[in-house]
Amino acid sequence: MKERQEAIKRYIERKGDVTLSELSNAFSDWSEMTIRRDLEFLEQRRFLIRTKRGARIMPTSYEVSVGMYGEREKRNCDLKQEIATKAASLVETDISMFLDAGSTAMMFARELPDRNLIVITSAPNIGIEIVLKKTNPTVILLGGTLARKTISISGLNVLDQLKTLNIDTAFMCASGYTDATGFSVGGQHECVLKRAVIASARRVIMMMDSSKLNSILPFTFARLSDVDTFITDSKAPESIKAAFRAAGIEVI
Amino acid sequence: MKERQEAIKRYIERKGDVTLSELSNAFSDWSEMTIRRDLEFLEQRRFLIRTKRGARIMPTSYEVSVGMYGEREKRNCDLKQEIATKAASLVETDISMFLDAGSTAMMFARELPDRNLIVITSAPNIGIEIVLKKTNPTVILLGGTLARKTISISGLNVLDQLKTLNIDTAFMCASGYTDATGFSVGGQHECVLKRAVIASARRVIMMMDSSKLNSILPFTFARLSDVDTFITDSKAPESIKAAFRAAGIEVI
DNA sequence: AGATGATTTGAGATTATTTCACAAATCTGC
DNA sequence: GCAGATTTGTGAAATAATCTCAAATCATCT
Repeated sequence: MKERQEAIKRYIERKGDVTLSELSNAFSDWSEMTIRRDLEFLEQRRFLIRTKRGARIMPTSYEVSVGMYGEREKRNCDLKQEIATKAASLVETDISMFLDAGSTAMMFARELPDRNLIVITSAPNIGIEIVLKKTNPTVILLGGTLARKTISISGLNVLDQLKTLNIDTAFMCASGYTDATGFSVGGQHECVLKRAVIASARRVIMMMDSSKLNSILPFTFARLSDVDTFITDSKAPESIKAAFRAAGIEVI
Repeated sequence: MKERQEAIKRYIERKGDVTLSELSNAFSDWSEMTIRRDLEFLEQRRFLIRTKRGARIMPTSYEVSVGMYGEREKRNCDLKQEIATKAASLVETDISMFLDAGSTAMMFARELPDRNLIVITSAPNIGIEIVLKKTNPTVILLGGTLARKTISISGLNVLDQLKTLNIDTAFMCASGYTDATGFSVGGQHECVLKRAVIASARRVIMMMDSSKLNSILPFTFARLSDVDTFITDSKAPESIKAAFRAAGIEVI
């Protein structure tokens, strides 16, 4: 990236939102056309978004919540949405629930009914989303080291924190499932946390879109017997749904 | 808000970012002009931002970080920026620092050098900002209940968590200061946390823009003697700076 | 240093988008 | 069912974004 582009980026980061004429005034050594091209360049790299007559800084958490894993995530957005809507209908008032990290969980958070309940989560972006968009739920964030890739908390004492909290229903996400390996994820820390949550929750609800079925990730955190309810989308093959039902799991 | 506007809002919330033609296709009962007006309406209410040929959902944490307390905050943006830049120059590599919640702290987080250091914070939005924009710092988030107004953590065991963490330098924000009352804030929970941090930090750096000098808030969390370094903007009156210096505080 | 090729830049023309003004349609309260 | 207020749609005017291409700049090699 060029020096000018860095400078424009910094300028916009400070101002928050600028017009093109303001920019071309501030950077009068270059033409409007050049600045326009730089904005396009910076937009492609997700540093900002261009608005009608200028640009605005790319707000941080949006990317995390919706586009974090790139286009693949966006493509399955409809599936996740379907799952999120179904899951939201299972939320009871006045309970304490755990909400996992992940983009499905974020969509679920958006669909969460605005009622009295306690949401415990390891994903600060999801906690913020809830606290800003809803007025009634209480959000409890676990503390610890914030992982860059997953925007979720892990650390030596998350397990201790969980011990002091009672979880009624746990809404969990998985990145992979096969009959042989069970539900798996890519990170070891996540795996440990998920296991602890599942062990302490009265009811475990697993949310997973059909694109993740039949894939294996390094760390298994749950078996079929750990799960009470399974929520997936309409594209999931009937065979898997039937197998889950046969294992005594409610499939929605 | 009308039903159509709610529907448009929901549609955009799900899609993330849409074009006007896409919207006018989805809401074909109304003309493009009407939808355009609805977008304008929704933009004013901060639900979305309009882009070149459409609109995009208003990303959650952006509001918190920049416009949270409304226009008043934006007006002092330059002052806070000045403070943030000064504060960033004081950051040492390979130390453990505490970073307070608040909009000045958020701007500081943006200016934070991308080096090896440990940032402990009670503000999840600030933690996310750092983790997404920088590659080197390690972020440790305190756990507990997430407060709606301040987007900061409080709770019974934050003090216990602090006991397990060693803080070298604490970068603190205050909402008010007078000679008689010391540094004060509006919330009781914040106050308790700030006190604990100040008690355990080797060096306390107070950041405060001049607009907050000579105002009093309910809870005092620090006196002059607790502070090692005071960072303010160029509009701060010399008399106060001189008084601070007389008290043995480094004023920047 | 000078030639060569690649990249970057700026001005104007072109195209697309947004705004504006006003008339038609719809809604509201009586 | 009527009068006033609000909302909506249409097309013209204004505004902004994109495209094209030639000039300028930069980098590389001899």
